[in-house]
Amino acid sequence: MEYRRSENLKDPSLNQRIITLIKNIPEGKVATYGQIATMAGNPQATRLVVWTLNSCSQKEKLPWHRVINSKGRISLKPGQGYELQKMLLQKDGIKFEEDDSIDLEKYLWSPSEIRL
DNA sequence: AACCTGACTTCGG
DNA sequence: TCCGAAGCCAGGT
Repeated sequence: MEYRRSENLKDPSLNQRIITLIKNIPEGKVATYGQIATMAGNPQATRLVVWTLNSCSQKEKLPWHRVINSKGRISLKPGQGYELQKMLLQKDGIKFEEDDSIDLEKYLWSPSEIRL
């Protein structure tokens, strides 16, 4: 499936779009880095998503915990924020499998009505 | 101005 | 199937 953006928009920087998208992740849903990058218009900017989360999650007040990797697992290491993220996700109503992974089929965000 | 980095993803051996 | 290596982007140094 393709995520296209309307052409008469201004051209905010890619990371600005990334920020906007992350802000739009609804409670109870998660998105993968690659998905965010794709929606922002550049499927190959996953590293940028990482950078964006690191640099803007706090000041932009992003729901950063809703962003996970493609395997449906938290990318942070224990003691580095892993536990916090897991807690926040559970607070959102997301359940973890026995191996601590998240069922993407069930929780992956489907941005059907998002317009940038 | 060149080089490094980051919570990833994908491809090849 | 599993692990290593390369690739991608923009801001920071």
